[in-house]
Amino acid sequence: MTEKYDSLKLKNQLCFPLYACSKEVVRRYKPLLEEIDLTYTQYITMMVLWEKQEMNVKELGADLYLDSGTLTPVLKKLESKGFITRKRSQEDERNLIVHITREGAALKEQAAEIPDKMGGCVNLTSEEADQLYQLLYKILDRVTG
Amino acid sequence: MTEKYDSLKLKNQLCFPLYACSKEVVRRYKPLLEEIDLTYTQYITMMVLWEKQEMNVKELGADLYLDSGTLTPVLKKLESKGFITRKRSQEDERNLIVHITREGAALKEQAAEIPDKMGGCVNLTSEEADQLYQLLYKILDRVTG
DNA sequence: GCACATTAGATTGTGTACAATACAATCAGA
DNA sequence: TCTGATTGTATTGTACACAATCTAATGTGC
Repeated sequence: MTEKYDSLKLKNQLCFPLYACSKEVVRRYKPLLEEIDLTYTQYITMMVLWEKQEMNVKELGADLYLDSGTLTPVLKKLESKGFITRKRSQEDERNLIVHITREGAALKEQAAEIPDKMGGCVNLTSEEADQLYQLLYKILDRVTG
Repeated sequence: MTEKYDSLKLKNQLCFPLYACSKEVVRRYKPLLEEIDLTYTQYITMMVLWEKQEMNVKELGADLYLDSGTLTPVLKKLESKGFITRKRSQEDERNLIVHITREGAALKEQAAEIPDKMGGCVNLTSEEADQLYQLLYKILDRVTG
């Protein structure tokens, strides 16, 4: 009973639940992130900088799958909040070095409880979560490779 | 060797690949959708209307996980392109009835090949795709329930 | 050295997302 | 039947996303 237009039904699409799920999960983060004055995009940016205190915009963009058009205003915002500094590199003035500040680093302490709080709101077993993780990265590797 | 801040690493997050994957997949749609003059949001809106020619904004929003703040400009755009009409209901003037036009319905023909073209760009087996689908809807059911 | 290509960020323009608010239409209870 | 609550959509304000373009700095071949 397969019809010509079956693949155009929302229910038969893989991209739609991916899109909807991403939005809904990000929305769940919002109240938790408000407590530390970060948006979701600012949060993942800080996550990268908590691991590596200093990077340029291009490296950040590669890690986050974001371009300068998105990152520039995000980084300016984080700078205005005092969580990072932005400075041109001495060796190559084209590079803008993003460096985490003491306040930015201190934020990690408060952020540490967020992943746990969020984990509870996704009703997957750890096996399912792992499966999902593997599948998503399999797509990401292909799509961006 | 688990450390206090491990869960804050981007690599250990489930939300991040979800977010990144969604964006990258939507981006892959862009060139295909441009051929029929639709954005991704407009495309999923049309998908709903290809199945059910007439609905109000609230029903559309429930299907698409979008609110009126997002849908209103999208629907006005689709109207200006001639793919839908927007009319207040006679019975209850609060309801805005979105109806697909002949041009909008005709677009389905051209859109029919898009899912196939996209399927090839995600390198999952049909079993994996099905697994992913199930996992995403399991989260969606919980998150929105 | 110098023209030309390349590179890294910033800017611009369009289009979402969504919380909060506004507002008109309808409903519901005393 | 009046009044206050509810409902459905629109508007406003903030924050992304990303393509396209711009600009300044650097690299390169000759």
